[in-house]
Amino acid sequence: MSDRCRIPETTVARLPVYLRSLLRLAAGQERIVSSQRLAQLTGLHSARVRKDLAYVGASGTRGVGYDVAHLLDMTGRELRRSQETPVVIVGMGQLGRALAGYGGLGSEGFRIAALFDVDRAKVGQQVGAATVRHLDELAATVATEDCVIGVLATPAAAAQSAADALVAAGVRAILNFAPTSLAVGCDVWLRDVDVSVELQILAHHRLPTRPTR
Amino acid sequence: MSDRCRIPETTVARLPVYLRSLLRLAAGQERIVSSQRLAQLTGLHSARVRKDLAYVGASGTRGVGYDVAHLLDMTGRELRRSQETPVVIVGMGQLGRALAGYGGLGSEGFRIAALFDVDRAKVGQQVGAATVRHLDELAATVATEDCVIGVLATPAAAAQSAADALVAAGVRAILNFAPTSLAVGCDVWLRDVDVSVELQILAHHRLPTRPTR
DNA sequence: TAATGTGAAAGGCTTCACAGCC
DNA sequence: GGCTGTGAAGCCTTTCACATTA
Repeated sequence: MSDRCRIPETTVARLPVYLRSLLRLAAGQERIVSSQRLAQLTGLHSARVRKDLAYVGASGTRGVGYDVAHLLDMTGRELRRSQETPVVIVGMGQLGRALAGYGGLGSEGFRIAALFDVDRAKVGQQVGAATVRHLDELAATVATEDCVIGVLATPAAAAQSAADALVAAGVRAILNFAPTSLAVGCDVWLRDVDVSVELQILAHHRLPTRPTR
Repeated sequence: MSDRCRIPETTVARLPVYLRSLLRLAAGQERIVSSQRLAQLTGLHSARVRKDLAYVGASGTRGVGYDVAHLLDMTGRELRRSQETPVVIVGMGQLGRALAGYGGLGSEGFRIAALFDVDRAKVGQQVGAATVRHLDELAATVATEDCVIGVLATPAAAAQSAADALVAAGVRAILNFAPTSLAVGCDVWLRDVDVSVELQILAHHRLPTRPTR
């Protein structure tokens, strides 16, 4: 399939999941994998796997399967995995600190370039490998480090203005952990992660409720 | 719309988002809201909002809008908000501790019923308002507290067996923070949250990459 | 007049099914 | 025989557009 065609967002969202499984296969010395097996590992349908892999330009061998290293190369390339991606985190509450200290990011090709908060009491503190700076320094840092991704971990009330600051500074993608819906321009990619929202969705699926009292 | 009809999963996933906006409107003393305004607050289309609200049995007044308190009642009911939902967390690493200490859950109708880990060194530690117990006690606790939701915050390698333990104990819904794809029966609801996955998705959207080297 | 409620159209995603190839 | 690659069918979701009603 041509490199020129646009990859659907649904496919993009599954690529990191394939990548995870592929890394495990590679770690287990498995060199060949079928769409069937990859489907089983990821909980998807095998036809879906084949279509997704075609989108990233990967090709397999009929009757055999796909080369694991080749798939790692193609999916990793699509996810810009070869270049280290600098990330800034805004909001140094409990969640922000946990994210700043999360070791998983480094191994996945991300680097925490800087941490920010508006609370002067927190500015200067060391969290993980970085020092907390004041939000006023955001624009300068984003420019210097060429950050395109910002993580929002502020309280809900501060999230929109922090998002605006990130966008004004040049960030083009925001991962929002604040429990609020953000308004951003359509040229900014936004993804939301909210633990309460996830739990509420699951709570809806509780078995038919016993009568309340 | 009849109570009997099944609400699509996509609609269920948006209900918590409406709920958030409705709580803010109510806090601001706004008693009436149009689908247009709710759409603006949530970043959705107004027709979508009206269809979703119809699914939960809410009704508005033509020419006027919806009653905020009524919407809060209907969406909250659908999300089982009136009953406190006990939740257990498995895995007391950095993320598990952050989740255990996250105050937002209590205000949303959830209660952390118990914390678990397999590491004997962590068992007995106090984290937030709860004491860490050994995973062996999971089944007994889930039964006693009638927990239907489990949160997984273990390392990837331990996640599947922990998930199996949760399901065996009677948990019917799992929120998985471990960076791995879990296999669970189709009678168990599963949602995944992975920071690395989210960042990788955003990384894909970086502007056309400058040539590498 | 202003906004709901909802069929119908449009668009997108998933699954099927099978030709093609190793 | 087995697995990829992909058109076609089916399903689901979103959006449009407008009749309807306070």
